Amino acid sequence: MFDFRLDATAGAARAGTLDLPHGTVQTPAFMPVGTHGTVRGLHPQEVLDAGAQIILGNTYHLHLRPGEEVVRALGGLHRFSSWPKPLLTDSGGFQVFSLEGLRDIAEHGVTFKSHLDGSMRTLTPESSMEIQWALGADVAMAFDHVVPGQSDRALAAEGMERSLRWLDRCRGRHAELVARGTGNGERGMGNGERGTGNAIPDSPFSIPRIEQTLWPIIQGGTHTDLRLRSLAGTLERGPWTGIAIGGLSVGEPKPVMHRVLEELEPHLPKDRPRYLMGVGFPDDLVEGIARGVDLFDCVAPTRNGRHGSAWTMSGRVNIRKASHRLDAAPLDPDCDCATCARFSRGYLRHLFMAEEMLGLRLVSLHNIRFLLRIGEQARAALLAGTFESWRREWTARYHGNGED
RNA sequence: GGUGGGGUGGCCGAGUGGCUAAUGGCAGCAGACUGUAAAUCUGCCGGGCUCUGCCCUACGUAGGUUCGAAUCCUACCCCCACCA
Repeated sequence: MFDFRLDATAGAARAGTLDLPHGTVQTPAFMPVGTHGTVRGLHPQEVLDAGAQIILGNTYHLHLRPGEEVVRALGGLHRFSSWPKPLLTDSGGFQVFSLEGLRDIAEHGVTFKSHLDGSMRTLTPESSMEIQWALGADVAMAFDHVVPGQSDRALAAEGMERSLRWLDRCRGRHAELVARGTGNGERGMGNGERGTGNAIPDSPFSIPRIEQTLWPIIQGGTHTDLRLRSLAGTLERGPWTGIAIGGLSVGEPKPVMHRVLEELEPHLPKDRPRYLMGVGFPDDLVEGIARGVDLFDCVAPTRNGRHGSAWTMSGRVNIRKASHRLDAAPLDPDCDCATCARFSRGYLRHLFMAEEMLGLRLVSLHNIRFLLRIGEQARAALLAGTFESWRREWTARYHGNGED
């Protein structure tokens, strides 16, 4: 379990296969974000049909609502949300960054003022592990301290060092949870099995056996030495079944992100999946894959989709524009998604103007498929030994059509 | 025919003497969004120019009062409601 093997490489780029309790992930792969246990707007079947192999959930959000005890009582996040494939939960570390102004960071942990009801909530490395354990994802993420991309050396060092200290605590608590196993000591329902559908919330049989691994997160901002120190410190604390790179795409220019990836890549274990957190846009995926990244996640496809912005190989399309009023063409004639298969731009525009929720769903679905397809195409090219030419052609087309 | 209400920028709709090229909303245009406090947010939105300002045109039409009018007065045109 949690094995990773390389299937092909081309320079730094890799195609791999990752075994997780709920299934196999063929990389490179994009992981749609499902913060509240749902990829916003989309039915799990639609996400599956779009080709997703693994999706995310969020510790902070699910802790606030409905509470991890509810998720656990209803069979864990997989069964709760009816997602049969692998799941990864983010630790709440990103909220340390994004909820600036609503949180207070201390060595012990982070105190958040709940954005829901104003109540004070504390997240620590230990509680993040416990929540993620209760949620039951295949992969739990370390609770880290993310700082803005333009942070100076001192702040970046502080976040990086703290993330390492917290990593020790995460690892310690996670190991205890793994050793203890399922809380009730009973045999749970096997992972991936479907429940009877009517298990009562407090039934021991509704509580699944959990098989979960923990991935650490490299920090250090844009500072080369800090990044390398973070990586070295992380590897000392290993072994790990996967390694994440965090704190990128948080305000720094893209070339800087590329540079950091290039500096880290030679030092990353070849036989472990690398996950670039929170990234990204279509070109970020291609650039990341070329620099040795295996896994990505990003809210952009669904958020931008809800905002009416669609990625296409001929540039970005804002579906609300009046110029699409009578447009019978699909969002992207080259796309094989369920939206492009049957809906015109004119209809999609109509849905947005009428504020019909289907519009948000359809464009989100298109964007999700657009990113998943990049992973599939890159993998196919890697296996075929044509990665560099594929990358060149993709980039020329994408950037040649107005995307920068 | 009578009485009352009303005609404001592409549309709806505030504004009843100077601070009004005129609040808002919609539509339109442009932009943002990267481990989701986001089906959200920002800017522009009469025309022209030698563009941190200036000049035109503008609140149904035509006159008038006033230093000054979308705002007050007169006439006319049109719309709505009710009564005949």
